[in-house]
Amino acid sequence: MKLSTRTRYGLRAILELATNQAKGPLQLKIIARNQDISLKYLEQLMATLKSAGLVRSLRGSKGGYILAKAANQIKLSDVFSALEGPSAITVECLDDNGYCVRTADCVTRQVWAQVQQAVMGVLESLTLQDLVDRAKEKGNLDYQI
Amino acid sequence: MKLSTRTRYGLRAILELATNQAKGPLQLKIIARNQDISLKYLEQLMATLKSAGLVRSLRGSKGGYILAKAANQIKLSDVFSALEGPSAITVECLDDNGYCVRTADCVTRQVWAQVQQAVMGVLESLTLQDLVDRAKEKGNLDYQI
DNA sequence: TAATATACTACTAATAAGGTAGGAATATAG
DNA sequence: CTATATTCCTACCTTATTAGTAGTATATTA
Repeated sequence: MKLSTRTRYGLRAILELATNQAKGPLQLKIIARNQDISLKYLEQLMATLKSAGLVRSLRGSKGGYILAKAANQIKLSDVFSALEGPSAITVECLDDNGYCVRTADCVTRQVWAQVQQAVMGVLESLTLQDLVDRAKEKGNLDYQI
Repeated sequence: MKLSTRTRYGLRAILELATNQAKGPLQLKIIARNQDISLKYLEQLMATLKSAGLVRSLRGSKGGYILAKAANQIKLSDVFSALEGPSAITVECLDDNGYCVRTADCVTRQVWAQVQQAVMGVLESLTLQDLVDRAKEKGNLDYQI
């Protein structure tokens, strides 16, 4: 169960937006440099976050990205789902009841459902604002190097 | 975060051993048929479980596999770790402190650590015996079709 | 019009997942 | 002692996914 770079990079990127919200649109160029992510790759990740309605973009000179909602309205589960897919843990039989004849009684399926719930529980309990606050506590105001 | 077939098949296979513990060694041929898993692939999964000390094997005619310990002594986290790797969620910076300069203050890393804990919490709280019991409750005595 | 951003789409390289295949070693039955 | 059944070992292979790269189009500002 490897966490993809998509999700890891994407979370770091949107967290930068949350951190620098006051400063107006933030350019991907900046994020890419701060976070050591390829600009071109980052563009794709942000496109995903945009179509999930989590960020908005402004084109052209002085453009960039901003959060589409307040940081305390964006749950980590939203970010995660957008980037990683709808269910935290991909097990075919969880998403498709017809996938397997044993579905109804299958105890292993139940286990994966429990695990899934546990993961989503954590991610639903945290917002971007929580992370910004945590970072501030650490004196890590900009979250940048 | 896709759960590999290794882990899914592996858990189903060792659960069959737990369910049929009383009947002596169970042959992979049987498990493969019941669980619809390729015999050759299953051989590999069982080899992994064997080297993790979770099952024992008996060669030759009338041979097969048995659990290496009582079903209530085998936690799902043991099975999972053996098959999926040591940490529930693979994020390089969790396993390698030197991986990233931001490690100490990184709030996203903290999130992944929390998620990891949540997953392991579930898997550590369950044993094979628990699953056997659950299956019995459902009247699904053999866990087979 | 020049410069600066995002938007869109296609391609590519590397890695991992999910097996297959063949034969060697070992145990049991007769 | 031989036939059969089973695990053991190792190598290979195919497909899908990940993680990017690249190029060009479009929009905005100054």
